[in-house]
Amino acid sequence: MVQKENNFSGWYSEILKRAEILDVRYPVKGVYVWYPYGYKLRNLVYGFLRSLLDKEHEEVQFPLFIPKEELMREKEHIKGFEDEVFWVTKGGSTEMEIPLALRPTSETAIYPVFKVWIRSHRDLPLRIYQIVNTFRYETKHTRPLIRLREITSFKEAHTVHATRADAEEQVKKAVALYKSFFDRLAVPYVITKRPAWDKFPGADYSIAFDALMPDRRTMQIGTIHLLGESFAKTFDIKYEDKDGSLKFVNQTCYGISERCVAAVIAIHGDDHGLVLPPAVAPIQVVIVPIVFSSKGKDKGKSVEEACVTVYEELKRAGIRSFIDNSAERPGAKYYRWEMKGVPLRIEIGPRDLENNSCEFVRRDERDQKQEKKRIQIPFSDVVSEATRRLGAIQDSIHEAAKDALYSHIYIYNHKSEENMEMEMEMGMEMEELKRKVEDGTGFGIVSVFLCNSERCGQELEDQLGVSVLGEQVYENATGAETGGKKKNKGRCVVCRKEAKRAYIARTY
RNA sequence: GGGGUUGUAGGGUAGCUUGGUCGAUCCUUCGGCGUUCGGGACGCCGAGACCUGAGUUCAAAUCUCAGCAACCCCA
Repeated sequence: MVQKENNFSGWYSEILKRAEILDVRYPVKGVYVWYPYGYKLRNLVYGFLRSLLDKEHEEVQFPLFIPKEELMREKEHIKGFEDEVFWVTKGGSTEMEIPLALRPTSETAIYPVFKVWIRSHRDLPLRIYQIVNTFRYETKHTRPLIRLREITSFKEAHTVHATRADAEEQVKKAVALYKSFFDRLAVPYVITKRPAWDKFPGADYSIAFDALMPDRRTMQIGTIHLLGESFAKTFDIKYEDKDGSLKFVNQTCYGISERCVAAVIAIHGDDHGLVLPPAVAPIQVVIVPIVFSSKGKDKGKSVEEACVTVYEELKRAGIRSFIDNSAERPGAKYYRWEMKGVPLRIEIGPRDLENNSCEFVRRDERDQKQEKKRIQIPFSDVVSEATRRLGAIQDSIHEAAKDALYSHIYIYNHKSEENMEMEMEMGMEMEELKRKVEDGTGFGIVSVFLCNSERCGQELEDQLGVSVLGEQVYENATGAETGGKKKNKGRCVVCRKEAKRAYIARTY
């Protein structure tokens, strides 16, 4: 097994294969095959996302094809996507009169239909979502689950409101929804408002969730866009208000892709394989019978019976469990299920039967000799103890992941007001910032003062080889930060004008 | 966007510089049989590969070109 610490990208591709998440051997660039185990994980993750959305949204499905004219209607929008659209231009051997785009995202598929659906203020708010595949002709390096030509699991929600205030309210709700989603995955995040030059094409503004990957780059794992009236104007989506006047609707949209699965894998996994949060682990408890033993084969049958009893009890309690009855030796089984990230293992052998107990082993714990701690649990307490420990594992890996994020956020402050001019003259700030964002310094995300201008943003991006994530919003999302005492007023590190704080990081 | 490296059984590799010894190495995997079994068991038997296409040549895994694919670095 490749080590995670120094070779994340090697570790990542190896684990996808060995834990049977994705098969990368499909002979087309940027598209991959979900293995059964990986797909179960995906379905549990998306099942939870669905349950969150279903409270206030309705699931729909729109077509994959988008006619050329519709896709081209929103000028700013298409400018953001035109280089990465796949086109269907032939039906059989006949050239098509109207080329069809494979959706890169579905605004232009959905909004012409919204125009038909929405007539009165009574039709609002309208909130729908779909989980579909989308296509982007990526020319740079594709990466499984992270940069794909076919995104297989794009959850996109689209909402329509009477007023801008309602739409902004929806943005807040979406942020709250995404928070509960990523909290459940035990994936910590920073939430920022993307700089104006980096917003979703056609949006008024974009809010983004970023996670910190083990190589100290951030990965965008969710976005929320306030579209305002721009698409409404393009697609002529109007409603009749109470007073009889016709008004343009206000819209939002927000999306999450299988990058959320990549984040779970990358953030929690270790050198022994996956570590899955119990909430989404396809198998939460694996039971390993120690069937044959020096103590005699006659015990074999009662061991099996004990395993089945435990399994039935766990199952009745709603815990996803599995008995590994295969012919392999116990050690081989331990390695396999550790690779697959099963949170809790229960071993039952003849020795345990004599004590009327079994042994629990947590996936997320290992002592200093890298050996697993075994805990004796009486048969009578199996369900309650398993439930309790699964909860503890969920919390514990979440805390560990939060620590990993917070300890890699560096709050940069000007040394002092007096010396600031001089420091800037000498380029000292840039030098220090460079060190902070580079590999090996221990920091991934740096908070600096940066003004809103695109020029300063680009300048900083070019000099440091980073991206500007944007101003942190919904502050409570990330809790405590380390790395320095935070001043809230300062001057832009590039142009020295008054500026707010912004996060910068190297990104995926 | 620019540059580089690579492609040999399901996975990982040797062979390529200097074309012929390749009827292609080793590990793993897979199938059969037997002995085993509290942290990756062992023995025996068997299965499985030169990315695709064109070219050079008496002869190509090996050299050339193109395509496809993967990885890495820079912007």
